[in-house]
Amino acid sequence: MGVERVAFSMKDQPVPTDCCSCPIRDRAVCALCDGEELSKLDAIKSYKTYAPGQEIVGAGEPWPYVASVVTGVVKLSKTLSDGRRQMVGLLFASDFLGRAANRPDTCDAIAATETTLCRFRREPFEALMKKTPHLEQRLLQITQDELDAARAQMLLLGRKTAKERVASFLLTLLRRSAPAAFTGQARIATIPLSRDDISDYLGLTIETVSRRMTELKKEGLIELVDARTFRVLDLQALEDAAQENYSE
Amino acid sequence: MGVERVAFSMKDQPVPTDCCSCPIRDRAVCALCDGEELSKLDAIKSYKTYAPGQEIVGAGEPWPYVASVVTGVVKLSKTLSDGRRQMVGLLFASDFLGRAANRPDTCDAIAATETTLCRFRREPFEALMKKTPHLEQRLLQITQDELDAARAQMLLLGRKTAKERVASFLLTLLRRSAPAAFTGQARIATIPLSRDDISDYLGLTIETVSRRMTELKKEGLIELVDARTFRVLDLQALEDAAQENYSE
DNA sequence: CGTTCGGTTGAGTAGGCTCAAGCTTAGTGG
DNA sequence: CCACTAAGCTTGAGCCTACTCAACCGAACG
Repeated sequence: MGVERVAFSMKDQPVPTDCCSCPIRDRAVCALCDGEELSKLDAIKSYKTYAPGQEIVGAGEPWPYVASVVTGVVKLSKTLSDGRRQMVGLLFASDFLGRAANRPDTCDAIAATETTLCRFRREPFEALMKKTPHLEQRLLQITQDELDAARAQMLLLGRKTAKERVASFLLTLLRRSAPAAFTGQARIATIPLSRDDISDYLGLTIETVSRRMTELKKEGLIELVDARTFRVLDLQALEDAAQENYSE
Repeated sequence: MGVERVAFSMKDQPVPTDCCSCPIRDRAVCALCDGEELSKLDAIKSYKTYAPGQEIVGAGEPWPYVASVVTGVVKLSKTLSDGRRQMVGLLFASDFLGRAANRPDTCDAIAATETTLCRFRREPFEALMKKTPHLEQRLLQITQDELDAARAQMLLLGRKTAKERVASFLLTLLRRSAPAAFTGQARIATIPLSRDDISDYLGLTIETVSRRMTELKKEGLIELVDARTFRVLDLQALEDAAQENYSE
């Protein structure tokens, strides 16, 4: 898995990025901020890169930051005392990590891929938020979007079959990690999660994920380039299989 | 079902409540507002009472309001094209209904019990929110709390057994609809939902809900006063059965 | 060449679903 | 006052989907 490279990327050194050239400038929590507000944020921010599998913050632990995901994918999961796990959120570039309120989150946050965060120290961030409606407005939008996503996932977890869940997951990936591919011809995307992670996300076991993935392949809806890359061959059929054709 | 009484309560006449004597004044979206802000809200608000089972707003429909639940319980549910339903939220007194952004919600909102809403016209509410940080702050807190609740429910739907789901549900009711009963001696609460609604909420069938409820009764954890009222006989055992003992 | 890890495939099991019948309660009308 | 009905709930029997346990495969690595 390239331990050497991983160790290197874990170094806690600032990534040379300023806000103007930031890839998530238009969508992150700072999206509505003007130049002056940005410079105040700049004063309390720091970048940090995490290796795949590295814990960002554990459930219930205090964390003196909030953060935007700049690149990479972050898993949010909950665990029962006997070890059963359920992923309750999957954060992509521009998504926000951490509660503004001081209440500790009851989720683990773990980097799924190599991930760079733009972290803000919590206390000054909260103080700044009170004085900066732009910041609060955008955070409210982001939180509402996450609530929508959580509710869509509740429908999946409560009512969809294994095959529908896997198909839905692939569509989510296509939309979120490669928006261009969704409408374009390519319709190819990488899966930023292991089978283990996928089963945590979908409320299934790795065996069931594997079986249903193979089934979608055999039916000609998708092609598995390798275990971590897929191409959609029949988008309409995949949407049907996912029960995500909101035509009616 | 008392159709006569229902028809009466459905009349669209203002409930004689002013903000000062409002039962949810300290927790609703207006909780942080001062007197002047309240009077601005007062100018755009109207009360409306819904009968049990009455639709407040359908999935995807536009709704020219946002609202606080004053009394009663509101179900938020999603439906697949073949009829499978999943409840994705259960709103009690002081909870907030409707997105501040104009994006239509993809959930039905249906009154579970007789419910009174304090509605604000959407457009002036949004305008007011931009000028009133108190409003936006409180709405952010409320939205984050709902996101937490949604994530807890995702763990339930993805990983808990039927018995654990039912036990968790009863504990939620105890906490949310009768907070006093949770710590006090009574530990008795009414169930504001039919078995059908409960099964929608827990991602189960009504038969499974009924069976597991009976099981909890036979094991002496709860007593069913009637189908809509229960008393907790062994709180510790119920928390264990729900896998909600966060001791470790 | 052996080991390990992530993924796939196979056989058998079990928990929740389906279909069906029975029970309880409230409301209705003779 | 007592059938009769209807709706909500409970109970029972059998089935099916996803889980468990186990073996196997292939690539990466030492």
